[in-house]
Amino acid sequence: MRIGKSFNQGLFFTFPSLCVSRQIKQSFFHTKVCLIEKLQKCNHLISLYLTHTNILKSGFLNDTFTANHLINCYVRLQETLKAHKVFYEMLDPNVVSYTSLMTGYINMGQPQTSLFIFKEMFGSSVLPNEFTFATVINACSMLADLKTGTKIHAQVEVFGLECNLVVCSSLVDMYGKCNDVNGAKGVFDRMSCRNIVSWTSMIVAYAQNAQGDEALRMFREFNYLLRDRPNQFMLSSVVNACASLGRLVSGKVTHGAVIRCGHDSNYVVANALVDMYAKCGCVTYSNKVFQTISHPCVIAYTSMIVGAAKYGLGRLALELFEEMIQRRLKPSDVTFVGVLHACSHSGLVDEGLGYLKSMPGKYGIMPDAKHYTCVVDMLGRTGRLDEAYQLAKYIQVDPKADALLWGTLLSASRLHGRVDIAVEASKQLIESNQQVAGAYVTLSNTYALAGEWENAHSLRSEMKRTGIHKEPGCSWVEIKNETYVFYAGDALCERGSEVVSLLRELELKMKERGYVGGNRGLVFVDVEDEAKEEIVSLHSERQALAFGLVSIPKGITIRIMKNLRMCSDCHEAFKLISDIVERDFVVRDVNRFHHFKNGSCTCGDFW
DNA sequence: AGTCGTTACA
Repeated sequence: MRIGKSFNQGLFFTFPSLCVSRQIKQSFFHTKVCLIEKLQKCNHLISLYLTHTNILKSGFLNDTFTANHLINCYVRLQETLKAHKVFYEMLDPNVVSYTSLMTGYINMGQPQTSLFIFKEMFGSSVLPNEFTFATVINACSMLADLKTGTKIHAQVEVFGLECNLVVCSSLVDMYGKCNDVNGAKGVFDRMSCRNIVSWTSMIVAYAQNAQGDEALRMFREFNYLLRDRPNQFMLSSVVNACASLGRLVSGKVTHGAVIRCGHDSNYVVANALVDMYAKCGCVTYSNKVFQTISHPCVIAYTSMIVGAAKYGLGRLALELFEEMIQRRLKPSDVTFVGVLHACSHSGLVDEGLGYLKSMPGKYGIMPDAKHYTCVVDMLGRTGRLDEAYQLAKYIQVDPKADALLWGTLLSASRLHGRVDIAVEASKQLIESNQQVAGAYVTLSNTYALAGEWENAHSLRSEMKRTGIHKEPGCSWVEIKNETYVFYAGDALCERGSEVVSLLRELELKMKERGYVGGNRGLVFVDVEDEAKEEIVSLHSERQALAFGLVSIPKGITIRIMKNLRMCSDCHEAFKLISDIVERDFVVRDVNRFHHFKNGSCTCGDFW
C-alpha cells in the first residue's frame, strides 16, 4: 500500500515533469546541435561573435563540449587570445580544452605559451592524452628544447603511450629538430609499427643533421620494405636531403620519382626542386622548374633569388625581387637575406644599403642579426672594413648569431689584410668560446698575409700547445655516380693530375676571356654576356670550391687545387699561378705557407 | 560527438 501510494504519487508528480523535461531536453539538444554546426561552418569572425553571443545567452557556455567547439573555432580563425578567454571562464575544462588552446598558441608561433599551459594542466586534475602529448612535443620541436622534450618523452612512457604512432612520430621529429639524431633513431627503432609519417620524420632528422646519406638510405629502404608510394611530404624531404648533399645525380633521380608519383605540381615539392638544383650547381634547371610553377609563392622566389645570389648573378636576383613585388607578393625576412646576399656577392653595395633601409618602412620587416650580418659581409668584401666593424659593434645579438657576425668580419679582415680588425673579431669569437680553432687559423693566416710571420707562427704554436685542433676543410665534386672529396693539405686524390691539367686549361681560357677572380664569388670585368654564361656553366660554385679557392692579397683570387701538395709540387703550382698573377703573393693552406717572391718560392710549415 | 603528428627558402 505504501509502496503503491508512493508509486502512484511518484507517477502522478513525475510524469508531467518528465514530459516537460524531455521536451526541454530535446529543444536544448536541438539548439546545441545548431550552435555547434554553426561553429563548425563558421569562417568569419563577425558570425563567430554572433554565435558566441547566442551560446552565452542560451547558457551553453557552461557546457564543456560546446565551449570546446567555441575554442576550436577561435583557434581556427587565429584568435587565440579570444580562445584563451573562453577557456579561462570555463567551469570545467577537460583535456580537449587544454589541447585545443595549446594548438592555438603553436599556430600563433608561441610554443612557449603552449608549454606553459601544459605545465598548468599538470597542476590541475585533468590528465593529458595522446593528443596533448603530440601537441606539446611539437612545441618542444619548435623551440628545439631537448631538455623539456626528453622530460616529456619520459612522461609519455609513464602514461603508456610509447606505442602510439602519432606520439612517437612527433618524438622522432622533436629529437631531429633538437639535433639529437641518435635520440630520433632510438625512438624510430623501438616503434612497434611505423607509417609514412614516421619514416618521413626520420628522413628529415637525418637530412637536417648533416647525414643526408643516411636520409637517402632510409628512402631506399622505405621503397624496398614498404613498397608504398612516397607522398609529397616524403619526396620534398628527400629532395632536400639531395640538396644538402649537393648531389645532383640523386636529385635528378628523386625528381624522376616526383614526376612518376605525380607530385611535380605540388608547390612545396617544386620549391624544394628549385632549391636543390641551385645547390647542386644547376641554376638553369632551377629556372626550368621555377617556370613550371603557375603561381610562384614567396618561397619559390626566395629560392631563386638565393640561387642567383650564390652564382654572383646579383642583377638577376634583384630583377626577380622586383618581379615578385610587381606580382604583389610580400617578401619575407628570408627574401631580404637573399637580396642582401646577392648585393654582397656582386659588389652592389649601394643597392644593398638601399634595400636594407627600405625594409622597415616599405615592407614592414625589421632587419635583424642575419640581415646585418649580410651587410657586414657586403661592406667587408668591398674593403669598407671600418664601417663593417662599427656596424658589428653596434648590433646586439644572441651568442649563436654572434659567431656568424664576427666570423664574417674576421674573413673580410683577412681578405683585405686588416690585422687590427681581425684581432678584434678573433677576440670576440675566442671569448664567446665559438669557432675558436677557426678563429686561430684565420687570424694566423691574416698575420701571414700581412707578412707578420712571427705572430702567425706563435699563434700556431699556441694552438699546438693548448691542443686546439682545426678540422681540415674539405670540398667535393660529383662526377657521374662518384663523389670526389678533397681535403685541405691532403695527398692528391685519384686522377688528381687530370683535374689539375683540366684546371690549367680552364685558367688559360678564362684569362683569355678577361676573367679576374673575386673572392669566392664570380666577378666579371669587361666580359661579354655570352662569355659570362659559359664561364658560369663551367665553374659552378660547387666546382669552384672543389678546385679550391686561394685568395691573394688585394682581392685577386686564383684557383688551385686545395689538396695540391704545395711543398713537393710548389714548382708546378708556381708556374700555374705566375701565368695568371704577375706579382708576388702568398699561398696558404691549413698547415703550410708558400711565399712566392721575385720568381722564387719559400715554403715553410707553420709548426 | 570535439582535440593531435610529417614538408620548402638564408
